[in-house]
Amino acid sequence: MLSKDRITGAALDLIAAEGYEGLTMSGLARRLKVAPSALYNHAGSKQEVLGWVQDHVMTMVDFSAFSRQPWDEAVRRWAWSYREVFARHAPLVPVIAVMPVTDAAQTLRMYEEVARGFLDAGWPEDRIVPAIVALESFIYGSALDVAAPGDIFDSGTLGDQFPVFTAAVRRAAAVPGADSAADAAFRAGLDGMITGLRAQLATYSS
Amino acid sequence: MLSKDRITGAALDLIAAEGYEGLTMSGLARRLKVAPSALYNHAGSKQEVLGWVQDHVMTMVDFSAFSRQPWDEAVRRWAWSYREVFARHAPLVPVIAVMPVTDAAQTLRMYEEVARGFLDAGWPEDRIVPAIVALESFIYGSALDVAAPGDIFDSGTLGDQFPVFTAAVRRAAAVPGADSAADAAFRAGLDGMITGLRAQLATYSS
DNA sequence: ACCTGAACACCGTTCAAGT
DNA sequence: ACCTGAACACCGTTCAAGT
Repeated sequence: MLSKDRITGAALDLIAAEGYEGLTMSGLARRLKVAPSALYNHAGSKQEVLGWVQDHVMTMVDFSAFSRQPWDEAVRRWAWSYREVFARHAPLVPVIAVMPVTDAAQTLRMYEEVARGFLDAGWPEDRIVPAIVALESFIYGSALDVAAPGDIFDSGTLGDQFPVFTAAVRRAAAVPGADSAADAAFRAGLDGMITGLRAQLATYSS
Repeated sequence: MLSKDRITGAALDLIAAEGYEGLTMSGLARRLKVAPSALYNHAGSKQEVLGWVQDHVMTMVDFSAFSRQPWDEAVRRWAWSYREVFARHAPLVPVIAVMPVTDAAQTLRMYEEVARGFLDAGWPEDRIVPAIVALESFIYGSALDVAAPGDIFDSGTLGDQFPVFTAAVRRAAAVPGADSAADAAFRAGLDGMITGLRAQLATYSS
């Protein structure tokens, strides 16, 4: 017998084995040894299956620091873990943005813990969700960026016309012992955003 | 005769008329009054056509403030414009992240001007690209967020199990005269990031 | 209630044949 | 060099028929 859990499990196996290009309704059915049409007795659409996958992938994000560490350090650890997980599941990013959280129990578990961390750190209740959404937007954008080829900023033959940018690209690549380009950008942006949010928090508590 | 420019123009018309779901190779061919296969004499793939569209869409982003305004104010205006444009072209976001900038002349024009703005503000050459990429990651993630339904954080029947988050969602929605949820998050995150980047800049110039 | 098998209405892309 | 027309190898989804 088919079920939400079996379908989700097979989808995750399939993604691990063949990537998201391999995740088709036929491929899923083959792995479950049923006809493709059988899936539609349990899922309304492929989009719904993707929702189940997304909720499971959320369980891989480590948000445990919120119960043990100061707010800013917890945000930092959570954000790095979050980005790493969704860099490996980049095709889910456009899906998440539109997918309502209703009945996505694992996703809600994470939000609950993160919101509690913000509240305990002194954030005003009405500023918590905007701050979380802002961090997530940065994390999702950065997860997509991880998939970018290393030479994405290569100006090619047009380089001469854009000297300042071309030089900046060269210099960024030449920093000795540096992170990858994506890691350097994520570090810079996350440090920036945490600093900025800390400044906002300070204005609220005064 | 078909050409890159005619195909790009027809693609933009088609997107304006029917959205990105309507942008198919057949639909494009119909609009150009040619057979679908004719397109492949000028574009190697649909992905390449999307690259042309993306480079054109970049011209709609207003980066003019970098030549007239202080760095932080210019970043703010650029980021709002950038997000607004790509909120209307959200399906391009996952495409951009992977698309090399080589031969995307309009995109390079923007980067050149933005990089110059950073350089003039005193940014060290090797920190400019990470800062721009971090801002773009936030902007792209936020552009996807604009498409989210307003009740995306509705916990449904599970609300009781997640009291802190549920309360925070309610409070965020209830702020009188507030921005939309997406705007509030973008404002919070952008203010935060600019504050944070300004702090980084201060450490460099000392 | 759940599954099969066949079908439908699409996709993007290829390629021989024409001009 | 550029275009047509037919075909290919897929998609996700529907639905009558079986159990």
